[in-house]
Amino acid sequence: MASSTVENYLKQLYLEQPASDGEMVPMGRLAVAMGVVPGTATSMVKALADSGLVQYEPRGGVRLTASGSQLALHVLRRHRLVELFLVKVLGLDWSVVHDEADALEHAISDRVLERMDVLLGHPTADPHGDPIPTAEGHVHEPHRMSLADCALGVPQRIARVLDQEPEFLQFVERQGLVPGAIVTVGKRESAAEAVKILVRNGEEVSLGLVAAAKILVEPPQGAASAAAP
Amino acid sequence: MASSTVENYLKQLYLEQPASDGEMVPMGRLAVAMGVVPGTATSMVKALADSGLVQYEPRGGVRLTASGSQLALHVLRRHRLVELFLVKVLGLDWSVVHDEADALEHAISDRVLERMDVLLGHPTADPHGDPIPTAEGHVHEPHRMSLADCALGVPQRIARVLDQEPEFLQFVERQGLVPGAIVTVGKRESAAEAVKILVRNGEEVSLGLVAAAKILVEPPQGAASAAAP
DNA sequence: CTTCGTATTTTGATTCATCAAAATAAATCT
DNA sequence: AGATTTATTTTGATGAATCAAAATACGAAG
Repeated sequence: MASSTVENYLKQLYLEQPASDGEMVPMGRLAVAMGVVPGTATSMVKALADSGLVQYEPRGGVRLTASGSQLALHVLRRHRLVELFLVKVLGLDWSVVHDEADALEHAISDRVLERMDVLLGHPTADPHGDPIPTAEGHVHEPHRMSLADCALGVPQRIARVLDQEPEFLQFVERQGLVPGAIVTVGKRESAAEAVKILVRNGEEVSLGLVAAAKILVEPPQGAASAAAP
Repeated sequence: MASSTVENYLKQLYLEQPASDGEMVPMGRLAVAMGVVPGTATSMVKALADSGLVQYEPRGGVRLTASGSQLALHVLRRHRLVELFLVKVLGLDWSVVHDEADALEHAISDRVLERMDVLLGHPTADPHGDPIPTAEGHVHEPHRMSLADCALGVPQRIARVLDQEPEFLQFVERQGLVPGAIVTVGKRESAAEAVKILVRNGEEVSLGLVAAAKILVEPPQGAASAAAP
């Protein structure tokens, strides 16, 4: 059995790994992501490499192996299914479920997870629009534009929010920019680094480019995605 | 924050402690209950004593302090609420929820627990009939007879099953001896160490005295107790 | 009261995950 | 190239939880 620590390292590596291209994650980035000093990451990664879960090249970085990815995806599946469960069944706010799921994802058995999956109707995305890997470890991450680079004047459906900070999520919710909402980007002021968003209810929201880039959109004709919080 | 290990020691001590009289639990019993060698129990208990969670008398044994009991009861509350949740909401079999809850009880936040409690309607007993402590740490453990010592020929309602072994629980379920069921003890053969039970549906079940002692009953006029599995 | 046996405690090691700080390699900048 | 900065790895230590095995205390039995 992989310890919680091992599961967390693998999950984090998966999230840091730019797409599934063969790029290596530098040690420094992993250490920061895990909140440990660099030396800790090095020794941990060596252990992971001995277990065949990652490939490690000294001073080159680290990359998940096939079995490492597999395990990471199972952890991610647990995490995201739990998030959705907490929102849909227990009625928690979507801004807090990330932290709750971080604790629960290591304690949930396959048996329990399976029941949650059935109860939720085999969902494909969590409350933030992040895709839920299948039990077999497959994920589909569609290529998406964000509010920072999508077409202007065309209605867009919000598909995913790439930030788990409760403060950001609460702000996003207050502005009605939750997954499923239809919005239009009115104008981009590159000088001001700001984007003007027209929300369906007539409101107008201004977003910095950094924030706008965290909100991914899709054409509204596509099937509805995540559960609105 | 108390580690999972600490929580487990406290929970186990609470369960070993004969009622709430001031008796001390001998180290050996604790070690067996925790599945560790005696020396481990000793050093752990010393640490617990330093944190003020138990009172430890070398060669005398160990006893929970007020704050230790409080913490133990919170763990027990999590454990039992989770058990009921798994049965009622996720539809798991009552014979497996004990082990699932052992893992989950350390990962569930007060926030999540509170939602479960509300969703379940502030239940007072888990699927085995074990009482659920309140959030304030109070439990009521009524004084009950068992099938091994209750009156003969009088209908009894099964209130609680004192064994978490899946095998035993599955047997109990097959025989219809689940909490809530009404049964009558027909005869006790002290020589054969056996008890003859008449189940409501006309069936007749024979139980060894040891098994019978694990099934607690109450007078049927009392309010219905646990949720039947 | 001495001896025996069992329960308990001590002692010394081990594993996991971590940090602090020193050592080293690689990259960057004159 | 030579010097300096930055990233990474090593090394040595620490705390939590554990085990194996030796040492010790206690109660019971002769």
